[in-house]
Amino acid sequence: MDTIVKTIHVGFAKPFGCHSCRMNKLCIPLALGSDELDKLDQLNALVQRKNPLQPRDGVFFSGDPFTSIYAVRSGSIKSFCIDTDGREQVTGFYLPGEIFGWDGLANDHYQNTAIALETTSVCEIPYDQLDKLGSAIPSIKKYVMKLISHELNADQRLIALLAGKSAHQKLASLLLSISDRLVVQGLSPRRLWLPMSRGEISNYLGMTVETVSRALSHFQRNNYLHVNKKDIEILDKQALRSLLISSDDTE
Amino acid sequence: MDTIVKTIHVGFAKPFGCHSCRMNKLCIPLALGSDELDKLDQLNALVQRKNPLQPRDGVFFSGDPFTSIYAVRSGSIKSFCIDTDGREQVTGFYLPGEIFGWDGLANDHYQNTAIALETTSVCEIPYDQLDKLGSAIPSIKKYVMKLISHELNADQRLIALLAGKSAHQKLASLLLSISDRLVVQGLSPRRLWLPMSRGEISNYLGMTVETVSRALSHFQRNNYLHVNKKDIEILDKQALRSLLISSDDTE
DNA sequence: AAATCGACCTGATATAGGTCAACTCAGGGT
DNA sequence: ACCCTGAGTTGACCTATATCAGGTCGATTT
Repeated sequence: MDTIVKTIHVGFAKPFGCHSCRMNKLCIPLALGSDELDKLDQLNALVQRKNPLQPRDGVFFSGDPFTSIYAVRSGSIKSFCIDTDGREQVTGFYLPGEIFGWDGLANDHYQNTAIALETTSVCEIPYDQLDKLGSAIPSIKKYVMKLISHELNADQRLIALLAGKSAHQKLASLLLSISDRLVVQGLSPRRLWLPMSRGEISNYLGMTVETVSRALSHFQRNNYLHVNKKDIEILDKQALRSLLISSDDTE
Repeated sequence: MDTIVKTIHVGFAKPFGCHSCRMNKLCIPLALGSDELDKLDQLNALVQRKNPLQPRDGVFFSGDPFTSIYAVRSGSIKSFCIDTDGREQVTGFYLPGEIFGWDGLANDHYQNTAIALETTSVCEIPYDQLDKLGSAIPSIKKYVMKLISHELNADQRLIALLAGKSAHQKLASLLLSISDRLVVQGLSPRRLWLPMSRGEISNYLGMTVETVSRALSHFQRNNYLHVNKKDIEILDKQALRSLLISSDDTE
């Protein structure tokens, strides 16, 4: 079944390659320099577009052998690990154009599990092939390093958030981060749809669902946001930003 | 050995190269395979041993252009960043044999500042040279990727700690981590000297100095530890471990 | 040796956020 | 139409940890 899907994929022409991908300005091709088309073709050749995933479908699971990194084409992904006491810890949310799966590099097995939050399609990029391409094309190699390092920086931002910020600050920070990432996709920075549940948000931010819910209500009361379930409209971005720069959390 | 002759021949007087380094089983040379000596020589040629650092001396500062990664030879390093509201956030402690500085890769500038916690010596490994060596020797390249990815995993462990654990659990986890890392160095897992202050511990773990202090006292009262300032003796490692696996924090 | 200083510890009190419980609401299945 | 279930919200209460305010100790200066 799974194999059938695969063979169909390999056999088909690729009508929707990197050339036509909405996300190709965000994804790997950013590394391209002068001889763009040529490189894009090479990339295109190694990227495998996968069947759309349904909500809760997994891309890879903790313990699976590491083979590939993945790019979100549409939809969204959450990654999480199970820590020492069996608790699930969400380690990241990935939106279209973003790349995930690097954590498997350390010991050839994924540490995290990655699942779709909604109907999602991803591109698989086999790591050994990417690596080979990187050896041939320095700009690709450099870009790969930047992608990993970017992930490191994201983790460190999260660490600073978790270690030092109040519940309101954490939530504001997440909302602003998502908003910024929507802008990169060319979407509105004001209207956002949260693909994850309150529970997933609270887990990611190290707090409880109730606190997330109350913080959202609080922001709504203060006209920072309009909240309708997972639909958020940012009414006063400056107010949210100022929560982060001053440690003043009042009002 | 003849290697020393070789390095002298090249023009550098390196009487204490990677060959003789106590940490060479932990550091980059781990990547070495069959033709070890040859590779070690190449590594040795690019590693620059620096003058010993005094406490508080910086290795690199946030904003400096990224040039190199560093290995701790002796002593210890803390890295920290300044977040949006100007607060310092400790992002890592590095012990002998450990490698730091990867965070600069993302945008060619270090995000963190790295300073010595005590009298410390580090080796500088220029990244572009390491990269070249990686291109020539696949096992080196692979090992470099593993090192970065290891850093990613460490950050994710910290995220899980910060997001989900109590003060006692966080502190126990740090102590056990340091203990484990001492073992790797071939030192006793029971006696440990904390090179960082209570304030640095508390900042790293997202809590206050007072809570760190009380937690240490608590562990001492329960005979998990014997605490004498920065000198810690682990009396009941199993008790500390069990704090982490069950969410039961009582007693 | 008196004074100063910084790191650390401890006790009393305050509070942010956790816990528990009740409720609403939107699907989905029968 | 009905119940069920799970997600989200809200309120009342509680507790882990922050905050504030003294302390001790050891090193350094005078």
